[in-house]
Amino acid sequence: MKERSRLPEHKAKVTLSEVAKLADVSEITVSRIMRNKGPISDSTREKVMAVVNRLGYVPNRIAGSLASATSNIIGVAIPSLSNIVFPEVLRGIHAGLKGTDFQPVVGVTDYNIDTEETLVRSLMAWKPAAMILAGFDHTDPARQILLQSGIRVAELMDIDPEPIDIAVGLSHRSAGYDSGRHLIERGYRRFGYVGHNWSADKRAKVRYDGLCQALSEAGLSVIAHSIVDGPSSTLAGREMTANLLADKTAVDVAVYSNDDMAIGGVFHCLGAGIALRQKLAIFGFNGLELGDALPVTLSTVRSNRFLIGKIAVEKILDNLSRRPERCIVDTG
Amino acid sequence: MKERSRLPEHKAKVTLSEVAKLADVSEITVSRIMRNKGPISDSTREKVMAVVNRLGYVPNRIAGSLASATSNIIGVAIPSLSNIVFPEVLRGIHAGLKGTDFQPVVGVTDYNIDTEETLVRSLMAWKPAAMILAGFDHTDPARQILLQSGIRVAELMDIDPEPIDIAVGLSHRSAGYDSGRHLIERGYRRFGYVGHNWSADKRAKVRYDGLCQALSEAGLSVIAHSIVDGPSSTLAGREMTANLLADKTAVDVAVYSNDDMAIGGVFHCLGAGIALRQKLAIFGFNGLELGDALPVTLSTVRSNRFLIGKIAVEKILDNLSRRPERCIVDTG
DNA sequence: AAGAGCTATGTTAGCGCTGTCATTCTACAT
DNA sequence: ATGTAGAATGACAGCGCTAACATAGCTCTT
Repeated sequence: MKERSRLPEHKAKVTLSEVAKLADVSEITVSRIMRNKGPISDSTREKVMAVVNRLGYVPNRIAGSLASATSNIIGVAIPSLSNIVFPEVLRGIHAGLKGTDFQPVVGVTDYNIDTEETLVRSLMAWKPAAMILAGFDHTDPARQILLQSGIRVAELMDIDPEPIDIAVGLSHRSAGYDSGRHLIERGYRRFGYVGHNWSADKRAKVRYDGLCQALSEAGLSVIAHSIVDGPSSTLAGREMTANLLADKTAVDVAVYSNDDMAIGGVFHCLGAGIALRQKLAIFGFNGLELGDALPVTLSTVRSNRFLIGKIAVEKILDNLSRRPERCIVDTG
Repeated sequence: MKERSRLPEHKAKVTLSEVAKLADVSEITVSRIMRNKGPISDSTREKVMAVVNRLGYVPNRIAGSLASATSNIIGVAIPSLSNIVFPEVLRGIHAGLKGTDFQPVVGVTDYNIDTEETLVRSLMAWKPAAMILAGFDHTDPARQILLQSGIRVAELMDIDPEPIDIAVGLSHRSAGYDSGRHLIERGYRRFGYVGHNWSADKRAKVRYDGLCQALSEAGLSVIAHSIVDGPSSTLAGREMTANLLADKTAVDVAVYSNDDMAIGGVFHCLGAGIALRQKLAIFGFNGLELGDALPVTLSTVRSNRFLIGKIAVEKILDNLSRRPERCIVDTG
């Protein structure tokens, strides 16, 4: 028994040089044909492509990237896939990437900046053409690595702090502030707040702060809170709304930490026969598509996550090498 | 103005050999330390790690993969990110991959098998450790490439046809059939169907076929249809339900192509004051989490997409090299 | 006729790492 | 002493491809 056979010989992998040999041209010619680069006569191209198809040759981009020191990878680090928000951002990213031959490599951080650091390292190891992250909350080493890499780095969702390179999103502080102003103008005075755990979602907190600022400027404040100790969900929104209303403090408007929660609130009112808008106004955040189909239209701030992802990619592709000036896009 | 400076020279990239030189050891030693492989004395390890941290060295996995002919990439080709289904599958995949250092590379096919083929080629070019696809509907070349690659290939969602290697999912035919049986037993007789465009979603059609089979065995049939010419959405579900009920043929149960559509139906009834279950029963497919929070519980088949993704990964990791026997997992 | 300016192809030298096979240096048994 | 196993390290030769620079063979100038 030969111990030596390490390869599953039945399918010897096809390499460039093999194709070249059989087509009786040099390797570089095959390489050029595979990449549509440089001038190639039709006859050679046909001759080579015939061999390529016969052998089922698939170029090895690992070798290619190493040789050319460029990759078509875009690293993406998002906090979660459970929330509807990030799949939509992803969708935007894919939409923006369509037609290019960049490939996103996605990792999930679970809202944990140490996990994010590990992820950033492991993504950077693939020498991506660019990186896309959510938020601004990174470990120092992670920020350092990104800064030094020289590649484009887009930070999404938020535009309040100073970005590493590109920021695409909206100001959560203003979003909160503006919704406060909006509701005050509409005549609401007795504010309730239904929220979820802030430690996992700093942006929700910033929105809340913005809201409070608007209220305090008008001499008002949030008079009742109902905050679930866990992540946001429609179900939690429903329960917390019940909670809020069970309170002795009567409110005439409930502001939610996001639309998931807000929709839960709508469901509660629907179930409990509470007249929306007259008896209680509901105000969400995020613009879930679902809201449009609800029996009653939901007031909300549209965050347009799809656009955030798409614009981020466009900004990146716009100029693949880092520019000195930072770039901030407000999708609000 | 020097046009020549292509490199942002301020950050010469750090390589293994540089670390080796500064730490005064050979490259292979550094390599071994970075990969925790082979015996290394504590003193050398510390010495080297100090340099690694000082320089901010990040190993280049492209070079590593080329040299070792192995990659930690898992190629994932899904039809869409718009539908809530696939993000959840993705979530399952990520969950399964957690703790390993495999990285998923995701591409979207837009339900188009030619796009899928292109995607498969481009993913295979990264010599992934495994591939995960949705469905069984591939072009011949794509199937060929996957078959010959020798890597593990998981096909998700469906288990009716013969897989290339691994199949994880449920039988859509039985799902349709079972829901038919279930509703017949509950005493419903006048079936309406609300659906969306089948050409983009073959599995919805198979479910419908299963339903029809159950009905015809009971001497029944679907007596009214309302099918939107486009993808599924909650809004479409709402409109098509209105449509269905406007028809002269009265139905006592509406079966939906999926839960998105079904929820739209619930909203319509809620809005139009139609008593659910008494006047009209609504039956969906997919088990969206949202359904739980609805004012009225939705009857549905739970497809557990998260599990499908997770199990697929587990099966793959179970044994990284292709086994002769096919593997089919029913998550029904 | 000698060049200039193309197009089409080839030669050479790595990219940054890791597998493989040494080699050196202990420690411990014979 | 002599051997022998193991631990710690190193030398070397690529992995499969591409950038950069030739080199031919043309057609067109002047």
